[in-house]
Amino acid sequence: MLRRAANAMMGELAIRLAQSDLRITDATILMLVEGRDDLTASNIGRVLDVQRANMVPILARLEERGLIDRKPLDGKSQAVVLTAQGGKVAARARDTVENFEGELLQRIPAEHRDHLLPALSALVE
Amino acid sequence: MLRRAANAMMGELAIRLAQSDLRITDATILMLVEGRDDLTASNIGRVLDVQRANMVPILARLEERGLIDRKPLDGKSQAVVLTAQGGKVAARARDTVENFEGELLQRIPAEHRDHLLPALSALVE
DNA sequence: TATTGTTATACTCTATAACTATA
DNA sequence: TATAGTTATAGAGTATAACAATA
Repeated sequence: MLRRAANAMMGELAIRLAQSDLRITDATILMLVEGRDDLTASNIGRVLDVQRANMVPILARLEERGLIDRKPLDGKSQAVVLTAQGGKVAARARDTVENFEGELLQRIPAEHRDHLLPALSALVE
Repeated sequence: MLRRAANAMMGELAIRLAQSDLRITDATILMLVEGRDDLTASNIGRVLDVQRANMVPILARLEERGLIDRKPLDGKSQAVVLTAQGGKVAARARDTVENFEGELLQRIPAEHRDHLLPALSALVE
């Protein structure tokens, strides 16, 4: 059920985010760097469970579209930061995701609703 | 959280099933045809959300290992059935999965435990 | 006409190893 | 020594189109 629910929900979310030409990982990255200027590619990869080697094409795509930029932190690290356009897209993505989450919670009978997140959190630890 | 929980749990389950040389999809198929002799490859694919074209290599692998066999249903359809050895492996897989599920539920605080499955079920519908 | 089983193929995602340069 | 960024590559998983044969 966990797998099926996650697959079904991610599928639905993917369709909604596709209207902003974003994949789920893209949207997650944009939302993660929103309002920050100190997160490196390796850093983001660790949070999202994506190997840093696999971050390269993902970030390259976002950079090509003018959504993100790089800001040197020192001689070897660089922060991933949103461009002005990236900020707009990130805000729209956040709206999409939060609306979707709200809808999902509404699908759950009231007596179970508040238990889902705590239960899932306990599993992840 | 839904995605992270599902990924983390499927990862753990994959490690345990690997000790029986099974992937999650393999185990799911074996458990699905356990005690039945009327499920075709297309049939299983629809249940598991796997295109029938992609069922071919999966079933071929299980057949090579002597875990499943084919039983003609009519001139064009054939049922996937367990061999004697397949029955043993299926039973072990079921044990592994059920033990794991029990452990997962134990990780959830008692007050949330009984709400997870109903909440997930509501999401899938 | 629709479905089964199959082949072939392409695309995405992921994992690993290796390399350079810097901390 | 460890880490950042990158390249190259291999393996899964998945999606699509097409075909012959049968329902």
